[in-house]
Amino acid sequence: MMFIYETVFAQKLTFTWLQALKRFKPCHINMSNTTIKILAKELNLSVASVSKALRDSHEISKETKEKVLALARKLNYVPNPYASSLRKRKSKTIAVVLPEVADSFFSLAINGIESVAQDKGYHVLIYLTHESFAREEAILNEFKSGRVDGILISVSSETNNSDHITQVIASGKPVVFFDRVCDDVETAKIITDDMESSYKATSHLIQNGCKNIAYIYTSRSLSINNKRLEGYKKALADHDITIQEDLIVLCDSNTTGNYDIIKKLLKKKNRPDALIACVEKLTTPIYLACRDLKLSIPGKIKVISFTNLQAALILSPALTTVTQPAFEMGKMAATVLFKALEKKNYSLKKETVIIPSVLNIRQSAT
Amino acid sequence: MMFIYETVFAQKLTFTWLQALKRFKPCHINMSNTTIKILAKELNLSVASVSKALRDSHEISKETKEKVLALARKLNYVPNPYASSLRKRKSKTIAVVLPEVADSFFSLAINGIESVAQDKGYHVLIYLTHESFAREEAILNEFKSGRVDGILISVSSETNNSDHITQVIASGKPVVFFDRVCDDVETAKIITDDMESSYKATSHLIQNGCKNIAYIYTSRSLSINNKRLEGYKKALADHDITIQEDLIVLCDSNTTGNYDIIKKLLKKKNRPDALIACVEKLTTPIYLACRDLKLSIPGKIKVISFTNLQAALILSPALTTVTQPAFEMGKMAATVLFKALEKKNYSLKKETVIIPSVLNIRQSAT
DNA sequence: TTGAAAGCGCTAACAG
DNA sequence: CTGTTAGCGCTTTCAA
Repeated sequence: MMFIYETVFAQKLTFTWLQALKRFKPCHINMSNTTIKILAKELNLSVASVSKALRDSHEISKETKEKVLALARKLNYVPNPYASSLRKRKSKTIAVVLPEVADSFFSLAINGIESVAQDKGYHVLIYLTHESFAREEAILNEFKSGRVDGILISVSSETNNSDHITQVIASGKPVVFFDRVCDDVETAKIITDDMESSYKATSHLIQNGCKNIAYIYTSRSLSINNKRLEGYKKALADHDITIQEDLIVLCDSNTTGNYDIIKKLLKKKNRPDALIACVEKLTTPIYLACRDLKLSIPGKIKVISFTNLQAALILSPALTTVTQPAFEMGKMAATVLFKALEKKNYSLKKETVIIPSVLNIRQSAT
Repeated sequence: MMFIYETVFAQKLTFTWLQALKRFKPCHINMSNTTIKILAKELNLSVASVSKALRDSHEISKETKEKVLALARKLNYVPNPYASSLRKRKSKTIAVVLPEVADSFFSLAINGIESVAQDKGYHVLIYLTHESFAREEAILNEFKSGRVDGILISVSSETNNSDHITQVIASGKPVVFFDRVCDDVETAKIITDDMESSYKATSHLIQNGCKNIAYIYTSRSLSINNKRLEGYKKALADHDITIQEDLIVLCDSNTTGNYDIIKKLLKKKNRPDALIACVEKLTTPIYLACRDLKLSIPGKIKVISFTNLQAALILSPALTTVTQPAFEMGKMAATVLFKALEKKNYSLKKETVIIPSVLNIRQSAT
């Protein structure tokens, strides 16, 4: 027959085939899940032996192991993780605490984290603070229980006190910071070279003739912002350019207001001839404000953003970015956490890993 | 003194202040967490009474409740979730299974899901399939245990068999699909109007004079792709345009190859005068290929993408998009799941919610 | 209003 | 090699 390649029919064929399959291989799943006890009774063994057989213990004969495994498969046995967690006092799960996820940095970081967690057979709980300190505290407080074995965190922009974190560490849970760290907490930190990359970005603008470089940021307390600000200031100083405090502008985390703030900045009498956005989400309002004020990029004003957006390549004009090693940072953070989880007495105190960012020079700052 | 406003010094002052604070409010946290037993012993009560007091049971006197709560706070008691899960046979956690997270749709959806989960006091486990069916199967299989109370899933692009999902449902766990569904599974589905929005997008191109409209997609088995394809075909048919099968191009999920595939498409003798990308990640290779082939958008070729990228506004030229209600879909999916979790005997079978997408017409298709 | 006891499902000593 | 026993921390009858 000819029509079997036609999409709709092909689909229909697949479905009937599936249904036929099911008739021969009926669903054995029962609402009440199989437990070790059931397996034990069925095989006339003790629960202990079954438990050991399932974990492939050396003190169980090959034959019983096979019998157990066979029945387990047949009855679709899946161990109850909470019973085992309760007993073993470890949960095989880690928590990832993030300000938000609608940001390419954090998305990529999650990918990195999840990839190593899946490798290690760990589960990943995700918590979003939405940049709220109160939520962060509430979330962290929960971790004093045994819900997770370790925590990966990038703090909220409101966070300027770290008691909630030191408390969790004191309760015996390893904590690894990534990207947004608390400087005063002694634990592993996976960061990028914020100061240096900001210095490079600023210097690049200066070398391309900019004198009035504005720096736009979103949080006074975030250490990464301060380090980037420091790099910016140092670059200006090193090139004998006076720092103009009114060109260092705080935006809010709320996106809608930023357009107006930036527009106002661009209407100043000492109008900046360059902008450095230290956060991804400032990019869109910047481009829009420049367009609406008919300030051509890079002609009238040059722009550099800290962002991991792939679309930077196809913006109008292509955006010069400081790209953070997001995936690698996530991966490294998880790797370091697992080191602490697997090796006893492994100290995270001195672990600080710096993975450099990359300055991608494109049209917007040329 | 004048220097207290200088950043570095201000920071140092903060630190010593914090340290001073700690000296007065020392950390009471002990490595061995407080349990109900400890509280009971300390107060000369039974564990049962303490448990009830903590859950604010009516059968406990006001005074004992207060005593218990006071001590619990003092000793920083946090209940062990796994003990309670084991006993109550519910975990207060849900699973979110996604193909990936580096896509603005899924990022936004997670935000929606997490916001309602946090409201309900639930925890969110995240799992990425990386578009692999085998991983999806392995992940779903785990859910037959009590690890989660319910599942939210957007299937991988490889998924063309749904046994792993029906098995989980058969094991008693509610499952809600969002966006990428399995049509043959009878459970709640939160989707958007893929067919209609694709129809609208295609019609828009036709109305703007396009005759050779190419459709680019990434998976043959995904129902959303098929529905979008259907909308595309229907629009062509309704406008008496012949469907050219060689303008319907399958890309791979791997990003690097797509640039070449698109370039090849754009070099055909019947070169398309418009492209519809049914996946966000195809946008960048399309723009790059057009740029490199000196095909101006929208002059020589018009482009529409299915994407939630905010940066669509500032691309060169601004991108016409079909924007899915990502946040709302995530939120709705979670809401429906919690309905099933909270109400007994609530059937998900008939729950299908369609939230329409929006066609944002911009320069790239004008 | 409080307490004793049983047990969720699994693991880990320790015996046999 | 296999089984017995004793919990992990919490909830929930049922009895006092």
